[in-house]
Amino acid sequence: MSTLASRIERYIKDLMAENDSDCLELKRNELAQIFTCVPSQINYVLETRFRDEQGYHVVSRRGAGGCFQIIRLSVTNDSELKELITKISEKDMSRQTAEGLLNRLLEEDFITKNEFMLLNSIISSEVLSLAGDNENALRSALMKNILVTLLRVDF
Amino acid sequence: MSTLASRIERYIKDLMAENDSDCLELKRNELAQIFTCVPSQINYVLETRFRDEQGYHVVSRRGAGGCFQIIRLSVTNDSELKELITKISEKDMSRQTAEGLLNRLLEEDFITKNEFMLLNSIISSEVLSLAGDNENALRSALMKNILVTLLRVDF
DNA sequence: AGTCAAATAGTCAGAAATAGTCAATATAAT
DNA sequence: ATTATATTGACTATTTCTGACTATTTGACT
Repeated sequence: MSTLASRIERYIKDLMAENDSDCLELKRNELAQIFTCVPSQINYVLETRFRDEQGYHVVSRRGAGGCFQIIRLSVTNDSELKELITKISEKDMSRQTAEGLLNRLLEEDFITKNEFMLLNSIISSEVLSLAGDNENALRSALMKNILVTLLRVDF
Repeated sequence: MSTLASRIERYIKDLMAENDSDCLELKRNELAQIFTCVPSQINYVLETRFRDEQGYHVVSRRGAGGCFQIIRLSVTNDSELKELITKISEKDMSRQTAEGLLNRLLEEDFITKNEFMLLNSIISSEVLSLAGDNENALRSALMKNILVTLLRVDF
């Protein structure tokens, strides 16, 4: 049971362990070359093995000099938050629900008062309606980003 | 992450830090020579990293003896923040410009590192593209909300 | 003062260098 | 045999970099 995808997964996780870092930066094309496969195979690995719910977060930049980063999320933190991330991923979120969630984060001391106010100015803002029909999907995606950031080890 | 553009950006910012001055005068062609690139690359760097909204202002003179100056704008008090808000309100904002502004707010201690990470996870996120053609207008509006909140609240 | 050459800087379209998406196909597991 | 997982490649998206062309300023020479 050693598929290409699994070997790439192992390679990346070993690299993180070696560096003893919570953040690893790689180039898609280079990785693909190392494993003699198509670049999109790397995306497959990231999508199936490094999802937020699995404790990793991936960000990337295209263009010349582009690359992607894999960030390890904290495991010592509240598992309730992780559950939330999974739930949030599934559906849209109304303004009221988002406000409620932010309030809860404040009450449970996951965020400070100031952070709450800043985030609230965004999440419960009228301007999200610039996204038209996607307003609630956008709000949900933004809330997920917030939770993921709270789970970052270096937060 | 070390593109030519980033290295030139760093070079300029280091120079400013060294001189401990808020104003730096450079020659486009000389800079281009130092980095062995075409002169227009310098314009690219200025346009993407030293915009007014990012806390820098560039002024230039053509002709023999021409050069350009980079002036570091201060965003250290409320009235300057207000000015920024006005400017921002007028136009759309790219992801990179927004990141630059957040960086500046962090540098000037308007926001903490954690606040920076939270806001950055939102403002520079892919998901804003859910707003379609309005992505940059949305980003601009959100940045405005953030600044207004910073003003309103006793941080 | 007027003209022209030289020395700057600016603009913009497109090439180059990345990464992402999606659907078709192949392989493995049940 | 059917379903789940893995692999590939064609097409798309984004960011950076380059070069040809344009604009402005100065200075020297009528």
